[in-house]
Amino acid sequence: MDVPLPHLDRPFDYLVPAALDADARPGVRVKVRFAGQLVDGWLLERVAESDHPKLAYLEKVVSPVPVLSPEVARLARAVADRYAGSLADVLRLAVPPRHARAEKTATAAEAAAEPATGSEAAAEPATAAEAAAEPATGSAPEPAAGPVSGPPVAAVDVSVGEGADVGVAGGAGVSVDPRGWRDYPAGPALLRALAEGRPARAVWSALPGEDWADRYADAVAATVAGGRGAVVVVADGRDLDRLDAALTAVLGPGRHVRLTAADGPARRYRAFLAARRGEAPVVIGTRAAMFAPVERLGLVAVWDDGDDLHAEPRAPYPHAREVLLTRAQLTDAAALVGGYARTAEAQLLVETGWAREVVADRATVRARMPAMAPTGDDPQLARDPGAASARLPSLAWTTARDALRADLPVLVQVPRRGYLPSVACAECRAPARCPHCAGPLALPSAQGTPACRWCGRVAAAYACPECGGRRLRASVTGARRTAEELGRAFPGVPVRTSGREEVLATVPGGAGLVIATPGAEPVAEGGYGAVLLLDSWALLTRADLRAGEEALRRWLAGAALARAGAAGGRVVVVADGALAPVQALLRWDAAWFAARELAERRELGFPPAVRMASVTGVAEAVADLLAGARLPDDAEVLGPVPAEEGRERMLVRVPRSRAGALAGALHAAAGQRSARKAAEPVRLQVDPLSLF
DNA sequence: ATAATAACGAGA
DNA sequence: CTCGTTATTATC
Repeated sequence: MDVPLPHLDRPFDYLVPAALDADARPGVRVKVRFAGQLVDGWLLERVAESDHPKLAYLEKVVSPVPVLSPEVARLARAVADRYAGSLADVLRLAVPPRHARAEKTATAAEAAAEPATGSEAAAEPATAAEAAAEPATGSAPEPAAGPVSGPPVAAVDVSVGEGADVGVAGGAGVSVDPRGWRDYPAGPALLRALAEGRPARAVWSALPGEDWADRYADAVAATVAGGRGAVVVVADGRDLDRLDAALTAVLGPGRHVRLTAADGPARRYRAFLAARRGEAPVVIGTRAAMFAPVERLGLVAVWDDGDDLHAEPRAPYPHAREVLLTRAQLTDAAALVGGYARTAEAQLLVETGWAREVVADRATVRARMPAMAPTGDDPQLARDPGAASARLPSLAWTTARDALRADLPVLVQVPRRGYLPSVACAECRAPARCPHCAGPLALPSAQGTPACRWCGRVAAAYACPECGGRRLRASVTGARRTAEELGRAFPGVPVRTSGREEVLATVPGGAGLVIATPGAEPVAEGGYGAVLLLDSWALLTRADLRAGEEALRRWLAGAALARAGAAGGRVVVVADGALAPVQALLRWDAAWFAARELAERRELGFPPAVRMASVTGVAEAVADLLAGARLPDDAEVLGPVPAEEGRERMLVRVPRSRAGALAGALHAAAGQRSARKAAEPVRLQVDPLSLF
């Protein structure tokens, strides 16, 4: 039933009139009379009889195309259960809005080829179950009950030696070339498992300079060679284009479809239908593709799972990584979670034994790494005229200068505009400059103390050098402005910017400055000679559980584009080298940092070591819901924590083993409220991305 | 929203 | 105890 009310989150039975018998197949959209009005619904199952005494008739089959596959229906139920949401909400995310014209053009070909089966069906009392789906036992990828325990399901061996050959199990003589996966000791075995159709689960830490899209294409190709399909989810359109190109190169055209809302409703629906019909074995896309129908699913993969674009902003707020892992578990598909960085969640998969890590050995990492250096306090600054005019710490400036002299491109990673407001004098509007290095001052938050964006020093007692004013106001400095300033410091060098408005995919190999915001860094032909990471302080001082993880993720993504140290690649991070995320960057050791991060979250009782849910709404509504919820015994209710104006937010924390019970209790409590028509809305979020 | 159903209270 | 009215609850 396509109504989001939690108390109606269950199947309803309807009679199928004879005229609709042929079309009324599981997976079609239907219209039914419900509580007097016509509502949309999904036909989930045809059954012979119903417990319900008086059934109404199905009103209409909206379209005979069974857009909802049984596998996706099951997945959607599991996702709804995991996130304390309704099936209808998940299905809205899983099946794109119907586009009649797209459907028509796609069906025309089929209709010509295969005449419709003239069904002679009678008015049997066959019933259409309207949202059948067993109350799925346990939401899937709970890797284990406790923090660390054995694998619940045999985690398939991706880390045993490479040895031998293929053609043992299901792969029937399929041989795959591991190509770049040879750089990782467990890589070839992973590809072999994929080709043989075994449900290997891997957490992959990509080497610096790695062409991740090529590696994903290899993994997908191995899966396809083994006769199975794959779903790959990436964070944004740029990553999607890159993967698209890599897949076309490896698989040839027509073997995969891309599914992304950015392509517009018609194209999106056409792509969806193509996938549903099994016209291509592979679907790639941004997060909505996590639900894409694929036949004989053999692999689910997500790249850069730390990117917050993987979190769906609509109820019930599922995360692509979690949905895909649930899916892998439900369908016995392999799973690949990869990135230059590693999230605490991925680390948990490794530590519980649910997945195996696929990492290169230290010698290989060292050989591929650019030369890394932190620069914080910089006594050289004042004495170096070049640096002073560039308003950069001198190490950053000399590193950039040297790379440009060697005719190599330089990447400068700066904060997103608006992400961090710069400040100016409230009296005379002169931009506030760091008294020490003349970098721009910025405010981490409305009440925070301004600090320098380049050297990180806090400017507590700022006085405007122009007018002596002591009050500051926020202004905005974007990448473009930064580009102008840096361009002046290196006259004659071409400057390009890549950010929100315009994202560059690639830049040529010669000398040039590239100013990019995190996530928009173009790939340079041959790699960058230097990468400067300037927004360290802004990233690290954010009051967020994931601040360190996020900073490292962005740095690694930028640094991964540099040439290897032996080929002249250098990275300068303007941050204190003693900080853990900086350490992890300098050593290129995302696994170390993730383990540390996870250990810390265990200690503090934060996700993913525990399961958290948040309840947001006006105070009475939140209290009402929590009062009505039969929470697990060991649940802790925390808060309130700040929320939007007039709202309050409470957190509920349970051990991971109680995750299912928590979601169930909250969903049931929301059901009670909606049943008695409580007016004030309450938002439930399981695993909310930010906790404070 | 609307219909069934349960709960309730007044009068037989 | 029954009927009529009103709150409650389910909605195939």
